[in-house]
Amino acid sequence: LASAAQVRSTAPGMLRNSAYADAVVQCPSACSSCSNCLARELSLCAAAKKPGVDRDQDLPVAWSSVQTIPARRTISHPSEWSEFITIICSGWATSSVALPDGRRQILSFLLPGDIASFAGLFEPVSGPLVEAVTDVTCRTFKREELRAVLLGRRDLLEKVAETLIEERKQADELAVDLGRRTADERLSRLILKLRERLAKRGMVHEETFEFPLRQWQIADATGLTPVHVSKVLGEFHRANLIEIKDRSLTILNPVELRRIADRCRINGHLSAHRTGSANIPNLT
Amino acid sequence: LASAAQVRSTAPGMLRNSAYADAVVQCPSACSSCSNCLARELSLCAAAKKPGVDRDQDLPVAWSSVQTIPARRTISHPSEWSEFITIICSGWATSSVALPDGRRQILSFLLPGDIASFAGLFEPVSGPLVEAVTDVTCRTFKREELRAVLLGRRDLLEKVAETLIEERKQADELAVDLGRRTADERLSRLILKLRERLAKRGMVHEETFEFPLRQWQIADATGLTPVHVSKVLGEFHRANLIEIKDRSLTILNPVELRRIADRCRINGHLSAHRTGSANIPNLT
DNA sequence: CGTTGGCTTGACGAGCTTCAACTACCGTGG
DNA sequence: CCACGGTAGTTGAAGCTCGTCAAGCCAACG
Repeated sequence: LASAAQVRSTAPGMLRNSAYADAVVQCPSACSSCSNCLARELSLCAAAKKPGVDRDQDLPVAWSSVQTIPARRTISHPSEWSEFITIICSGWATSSVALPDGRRQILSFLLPGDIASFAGLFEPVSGPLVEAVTDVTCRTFKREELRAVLLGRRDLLEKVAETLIEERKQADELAVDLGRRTADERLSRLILKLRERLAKRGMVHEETFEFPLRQWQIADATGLTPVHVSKVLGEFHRANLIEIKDRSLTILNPVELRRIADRCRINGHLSAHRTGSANIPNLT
Repeated sequence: LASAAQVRSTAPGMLRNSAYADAVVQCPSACSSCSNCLARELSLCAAAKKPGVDRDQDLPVAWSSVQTIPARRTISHPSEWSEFITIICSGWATSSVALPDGRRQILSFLLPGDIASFAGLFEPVSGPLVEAVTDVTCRTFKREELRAVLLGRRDLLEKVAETLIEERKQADELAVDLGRRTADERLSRLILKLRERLAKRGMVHEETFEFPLRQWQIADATGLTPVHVSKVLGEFHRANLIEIKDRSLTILNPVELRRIADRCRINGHLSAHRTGSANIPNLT
């Protein structure tokens, strides 16, 4: 019953409780980061025309609506095969996979301008679970229409391919982090990566930015437990590397944090068991 | 010096030691799995026309050559920004990322018909490191030409997008494996996944298939150490789940192996710390 | 004012790594 | 022919990282 209610509550037209904006292609004024938004890149966002580009006709995307999702609610569920593609306008969300026994892995944090589950555009894959971290406003496009538009225009299509490849690169980096890096490295890298992404959106001021994540969400993103996240973050704090207060994070010592993130164990025992084999063959 | 030699030795036209086939678009007879090959899907492979499709003109891909790479040699290196896209025709290869201190993560095993670093098609990213596991024969296409052809034909383009998305899904699954699964699960899943992929190529007979991987390669793919891989694989063997002999693997007990791969710790403590928060909000 | 969610801390233990020793299996070269 | 070195794999002992469990604190909230 619970899951059925979940699915239903996010289907457009079925919303009981959300602030449903007018169904016109128009950027909500709250959307401060349209400059980075994929919708803008793709010229889908009528309110945010690209300055350099002088196409007078807007793209023929008929159906698009803005809606608001409260914090911690499901935005899209893998079991529902939605006919909509969602773009985050404001707020944070997570894209995750849940195993039947409760373990879960967050694949990425979605920030304003990010698209939720681009994969859904082409294949009827059962996508990841998307959940709101904070209150989220987002725009939905009809999948078939968006797909038709994107496939029809070559410049947009290249943009799509680039986005797809960028996402893949991020996924690969995540795999390296989870497979081969320690807890300290994972956490410092997570913080620095979020800083970079937020900086691109102009959301970092003097090394301080909003940080609405709960520690169990950080744990799910880094493959650790909430307890261990607390301990490592506590160490970071005691070492005056970072400060977390009132849901915002300040990087006090960027240099040292970076050093931890990129640490190479100089006397690296890890490499010992294969250094020989990796280099020699190509010399013959 | 060593790495410079590496890079050079794989650049087409610079090969000193490989069996360089004629530079005609023609599938080498050794390529037993063209039926699964992306080149065939994309109608690039002149020797393997799709049965249902009756296009008489072949695609205008001018430059394509077949070459042979000995086992354990580098096929493409991230530091070289190659102007070629490679497709594996026969043999196994790895796609991996190496950290400066020697740690390394294998992102995927490339089997016959797989493309090496599709990402290179669009963005000048520094791709992953591709290395031959066994002797490998592969075909290379000129990047710019391939790109032009693919972007120009809508049906091919959709195929490309689908491939990109499938790859991404694999990357996500890898992240879940590395972040949230135990050694037993990772190893059993790796074996089963390889079985599936090989089965699609008709390379599995009575649950037996070629398995040329060294244990340190398995370790790099699963985020473990070679020592631990040996121990777990030893357990699998002692439990009569699998048998590895002469570089080929037999799954003796597929049911039990599958059970390990999908194990859900029934009394799942892992889920305790968040079951409450995950479900309740959407009921309000 | 109790409850709930979030965070911290400490004790303990499991899972995996590290190190080392030993076997086996090549292909090479004396 | 055997010695030799390099690669693979196995096994056991010790140790570290991180997970598990439990207790307690605090703030928000009904």
